[in-house]
Amino acid sequence: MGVSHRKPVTMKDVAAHAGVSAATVSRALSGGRSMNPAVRDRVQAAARDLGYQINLLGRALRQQRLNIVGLMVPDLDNPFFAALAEQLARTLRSHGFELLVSSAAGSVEVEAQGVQSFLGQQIHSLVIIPCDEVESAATLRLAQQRVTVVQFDRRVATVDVPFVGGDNAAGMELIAAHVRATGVSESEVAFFGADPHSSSGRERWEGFHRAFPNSPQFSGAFDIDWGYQAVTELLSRGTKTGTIVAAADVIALGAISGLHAAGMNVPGDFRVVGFDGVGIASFALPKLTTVRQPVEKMSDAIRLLIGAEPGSATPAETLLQPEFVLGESSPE
Amino acid sequence: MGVSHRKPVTMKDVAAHAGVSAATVSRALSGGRSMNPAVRDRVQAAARDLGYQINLLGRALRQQRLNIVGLMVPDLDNPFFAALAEQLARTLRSHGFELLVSSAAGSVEVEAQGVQSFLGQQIHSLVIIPCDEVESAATLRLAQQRVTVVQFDRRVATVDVPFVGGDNAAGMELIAAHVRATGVSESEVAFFGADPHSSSGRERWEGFHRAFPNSPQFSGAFDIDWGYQAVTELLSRGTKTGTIVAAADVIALGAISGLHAAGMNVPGDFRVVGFDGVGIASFALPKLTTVRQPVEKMSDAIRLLIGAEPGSATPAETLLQPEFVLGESSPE
DNA sequence: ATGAAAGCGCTAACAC
DNA sequence: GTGTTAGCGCTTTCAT
Repeated sequence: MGVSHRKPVTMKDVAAHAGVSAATVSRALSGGRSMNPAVRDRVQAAARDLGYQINLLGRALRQQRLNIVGLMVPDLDNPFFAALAEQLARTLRSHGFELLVSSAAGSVEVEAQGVQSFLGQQIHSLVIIPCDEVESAATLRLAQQRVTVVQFDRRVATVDVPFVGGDNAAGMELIAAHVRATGVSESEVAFFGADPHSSSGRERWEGFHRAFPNSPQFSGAFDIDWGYQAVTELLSRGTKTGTIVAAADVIALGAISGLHAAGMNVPGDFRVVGFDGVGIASFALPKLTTVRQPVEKMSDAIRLLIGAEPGSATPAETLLQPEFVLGESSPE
Repeated sequence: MGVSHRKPVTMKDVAAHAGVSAATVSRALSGGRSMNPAVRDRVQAAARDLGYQINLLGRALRQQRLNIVGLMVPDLDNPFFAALAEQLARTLRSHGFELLVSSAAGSVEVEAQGVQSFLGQQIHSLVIIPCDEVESAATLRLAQQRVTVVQFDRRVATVDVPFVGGDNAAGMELIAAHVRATGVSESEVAFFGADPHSSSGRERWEGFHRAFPNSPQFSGAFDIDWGYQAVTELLSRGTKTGTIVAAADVIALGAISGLHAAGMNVPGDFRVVGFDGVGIASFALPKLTTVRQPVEKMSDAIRLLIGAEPGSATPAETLLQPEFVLGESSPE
């Protein structure tokens, strides 16, 4: 093991090998300018012979931009964010962009550092799912001075950066309508909320609260452990039956797991409703009743913002409608 | 909307503002060289005043490398890969590296393109979960000519690139021992295999085959849909009961979902065993019996390889032992 | 301890 | 249609 690395082949090497100038190599390999086909072929052959690979740094330094879009996510362990990343990567790739993903590990400091690094690399634009609707503001402002920025799924309201995401209020209304249709009373519903410092966490909380102002509400994080733990809190109040509305599918999954561990049956004893409907979480058993975020439409909307001319008019907000999905965790 | 972007502040600007040369700015901001503290403070103040952010491309072009590690994964939707990415990002961050993730979307072509792009960006090193144990070879060879490369979780055997991953054979032995201990006969066990063109898919298949050479085996992909579909195939053979060993947790999850849809009970009618034990899939209900891959140890091993001097002796293979986890999908 | 100057690899303006 | 030249932002000799 321990192979030493070959000195990179540069354009100058290819130029010498093909008997032309570096500029001609550049044109032959990437330029769209007209040129002698014979020369072009000779250059391409030389590049192949020598195993030439372009140094994108050189190009980017000269052109003042790299054809790469950066995506900053709070946490890749959350399957909703992972699904967003995968979908966005595919959408952007089909439009000539490459996506690189960085995780903030749930920390605004790491988020800030990652964005700084993206900016330092002269990325074309930045898509960010902000960690915190207050503390991420500085990072967003900084980024916006340098590149096109799009907030995705979560937003910082105090900053003038376009947003693409699902309509959390509408999603909660769909859920509330379903819960009401099942005939449960307000006192029998509980909300397992997520991070209230994120806009999605807060908006879903508010949406629930608007529909069921007197129901118990618990606040935690966007992860499975919190759902499990929240069940413990709920059961310790002596609750033996009811409906649980979770702020995310992962929380719902944890809740179902916790209920199961406590000997409860879903949907027999408790009905559980999730939020997101994307990625592996919604496939758990019993299959989740949830609202599905339109991930493809979200990615398309982002692509439009990214592709737009800087300075051109773009919507400040693209709110997409979720779709109700009836599963088995909350049958009618 | 549509803010136009400020012209970036360069070192020259900072130098002029502080009344020093660009070289001094460089030393004051990043250099470890000794210098007049008063001058250093003045430069740092100037940088702050002007909102200077370093252009990493300029630095990298000069230094011939960027302090970034690239991770190429086959697919971020697979929660095992997402968990690996998240863990590796954390491990590397605590050792001064930054991790950027790119998804191959399951395609060797996209994989090749993504690796090319990483190399073009002069990344410090590349960690790759190869898509295909044959067709990814060229990409690996190419990458190894330029940077330190580590194969992760999956490997291409025909290439001399160090590998870090779980011991799939040992994992399958743990599973086989468990299945045997539950007293099921060979004819009652079925294997839901994954992509046979990946080393992990093949090795788990072989491990199962060694233990149960006469059991039925189905081959598909590393995703939930395949697990669901495989159940259909199994049931169409008239099977009414038995044990299903899946090559991955996501497949097991799909299988459980399919069994459920077909009116079957787990573990009553069918017992299901998974593989990976990491990320959200293993939390599904009924809680999966699986073998857990030691993701943290894997990340540490990778960090050691990446941090090693190029040319120094490093292990060609780091095989880590999975741990049996008894869940509820296959009780004794 | 600091400055001047060269140069990393590439492309775009300009000249021929 | 192709070569020459300049320069993107940074670091690193080499002088001073």
